[in-house]
Amino acid sequence: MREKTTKRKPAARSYHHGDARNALLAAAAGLLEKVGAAGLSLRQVAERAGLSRQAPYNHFEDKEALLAELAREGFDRLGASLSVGGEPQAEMALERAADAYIRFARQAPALFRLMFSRELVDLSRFPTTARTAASAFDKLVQIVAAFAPPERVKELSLAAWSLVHGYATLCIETGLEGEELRARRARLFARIIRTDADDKRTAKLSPCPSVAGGP
Amino acid sequence: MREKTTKRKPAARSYHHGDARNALLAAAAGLLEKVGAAGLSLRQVAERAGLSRQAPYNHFEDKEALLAELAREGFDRLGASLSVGGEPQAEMALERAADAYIRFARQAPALFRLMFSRELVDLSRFPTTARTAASAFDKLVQIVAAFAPPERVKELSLAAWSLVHGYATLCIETGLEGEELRARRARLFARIIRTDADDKRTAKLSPCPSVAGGP
DNA sequence: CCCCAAATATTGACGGCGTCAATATACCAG
DNA sequence: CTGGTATATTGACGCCGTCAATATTTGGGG
Repeated sequence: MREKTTKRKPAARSYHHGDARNALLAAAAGLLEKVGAAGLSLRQVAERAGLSRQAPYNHFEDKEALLAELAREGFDRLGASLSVGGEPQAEMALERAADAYIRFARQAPALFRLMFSRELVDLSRFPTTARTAASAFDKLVQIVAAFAPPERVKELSLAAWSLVHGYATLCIETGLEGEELRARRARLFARIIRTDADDKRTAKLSPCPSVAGGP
Repeated sequence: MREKTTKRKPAARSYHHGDARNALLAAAAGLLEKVGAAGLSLRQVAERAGLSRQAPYNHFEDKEALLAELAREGFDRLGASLSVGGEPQAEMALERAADAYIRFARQAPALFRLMFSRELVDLSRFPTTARTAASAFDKLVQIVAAFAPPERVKELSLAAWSLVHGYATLCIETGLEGEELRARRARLFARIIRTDADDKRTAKLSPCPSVAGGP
């Protein structure tokens, strides 16, 4: 049913106003931070986009598919924010990435939750979103690889990700700390990872296997 | 219409069968891991407890209140698991706490999500649950205080919590790693925190203010 | 140019949800 | 026994996701 004997749409744009899909995504993104991912309803999204109740089903298989697309955009933005600027000194790269990660979660907490909520969107159904997520994580791995001994890159990037993700999550979910501590925490976390990477005692330990493939 | 004029079990406390509240909580806890916190409906809970659809409202103000009570029980169990056994050597305490934390999240992922999901239960509405959560976190602070210099206890316990919480969250939300790596990761995380606590370079830094009150 | 198959859009309907209102029942104090 | 109160049930409302049927728009081939 996808393509037949003839050519398809003139590519870029769609039939009517061509905009429906983007209008729905924009409406959903706007509503998301107001009502939360759980409270977001397709009917509100459609109305806000000026379309009928059933319009989302012309462009997305179901509600979860629309949420998955929002999540994909989120991972795209997050990944981009982790690698801004060159890498003048690998020194600061980790700290800046941590800061960007925390900032992202604070600026769009509902989107951040959505991106990491298996109950709301099961990434095994949406490989494109899953790949975008993996690519964002890979940015972090590269940053760690710039200073860590090769055999410790996996566990150290795992620890770095856990540390920053845990802090961001706890901040938005429990109100743990205020935004004003973001820079300080980013510095602390980066230093913790660096300190462990430089530690001589641990160098000879951990033959440690793999991190195994993500989602 | 259930049964008529005969008497009920006098039971412990309440009037009819006295057990309705606990039956509802048990039913909810059982369903939680099957359908997830978002998918859990009060109507299913009531039916599973053998009660009418409206029964939950006799014992809980609304759905969120029932979820908050489930979360409280969860924080109670989590807190208890963090302080099992004496503290023979503060050496192992952090590693064992990390292991217990990860194990908890893996054994009851839906409950774990619920406990840390502001969208599902807003702890500012439920101070009892909030206090139980704070008490669990305090266990971690005490463990860190056993080996860290006093002026670094706050930031190091914050880092330890973030590290372990982030790892546990990523595991259950993204299928990052399998259960078989739990013990190894707990050791890694404990070592990272200890290494930073022992690091001489960082000792003179960080005049660092407070962590500020939790939720 | 016109008309048609396909893509897109809308309305109706169904079952499930949380929760309010009204009602019925069981318990204990007096 | 009686009355008041805590508990339990049923009915109703509006919102939800989604299926089915229908209407409308579109671009391309006669």
